[in-house]
Amino acid sequence: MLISALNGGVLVEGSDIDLRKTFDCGQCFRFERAGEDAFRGVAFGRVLQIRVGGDGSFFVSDMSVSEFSARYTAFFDLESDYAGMRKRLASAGLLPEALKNGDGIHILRQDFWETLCSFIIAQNNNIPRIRKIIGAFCRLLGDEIDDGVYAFPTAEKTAAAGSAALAPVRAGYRAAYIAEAAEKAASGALSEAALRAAGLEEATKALRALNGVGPKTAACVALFSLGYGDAFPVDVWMRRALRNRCAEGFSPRVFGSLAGLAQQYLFYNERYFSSQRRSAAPGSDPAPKA
DNA sequence: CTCCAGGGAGCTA
DNA sequence: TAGCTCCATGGA
Repeated sequence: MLISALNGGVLVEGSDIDLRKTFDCGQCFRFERAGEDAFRGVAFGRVLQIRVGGDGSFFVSDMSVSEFSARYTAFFDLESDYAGMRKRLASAGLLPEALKNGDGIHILRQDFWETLCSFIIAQNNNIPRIRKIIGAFCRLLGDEIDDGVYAFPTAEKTAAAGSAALAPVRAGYRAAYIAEAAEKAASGALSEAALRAAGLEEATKALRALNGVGPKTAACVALFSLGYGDAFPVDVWMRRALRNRCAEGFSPRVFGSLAGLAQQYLFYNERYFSSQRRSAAPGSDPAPKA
């Protein structure tokens, strides 16, 4: 993989990441298509305008190589050996069709507070509406970092606003959960560094101490932001996949530290390639019609 | 109208 | 531990 400066932006060549799948496998909610082979989104307080080229290359506008290397190499998880991980998952017996269909998915390393807040919002909700609520939340309390583009609100500002102020976001009963999580994150009672150091089991326990955070949300935060590759979020799609396509007595433990990646493959396969799926995703959905 | 959505809290037995 | 019901909201 090669990262170089080009026309005021950053050109990444020789990566195995498939951005379309990566942005659309349910792990992040703030990236969208911006025309053919282009995406726009916000991560770590920064607008990312991306054009996808051939041969695993993509171009990020208006960014220096040093900024990209400092933050976004990790965000896109560009340095992990996905080919090797896929081999290990295949040997461990992961459903071949899920492995095949999910080729190119990377697990993003997202901001801790944003991930926690986003997956609190996600509970008992569907993906289009999760995106809508998060968008409204960002417009309400986030800094405008470009014309009509808003950063994810900080925990401090969210805590200061309080749950009643979140009403226009239409998050329903989740508003109180958001406000409480914001207070704990802002006050330092909930420390990202401590959670990273604690190990998955203890981190999960600490996250679940928050009102509105159960096993699934805690697993998502652990996997998508804290770097616990062995976390395995189980949601309705995963139950469906486990019921329909996995052997009796299946346990994600067989995938060890790659359980989270296995989960993403199974999720993506079940949601977009299952003939038993209930409905296709909405029109903006960049996923293939299989 | 009912059912569902990348669930979780609170209660019961 | 397992199995309920309810929780705001909006789309199908």
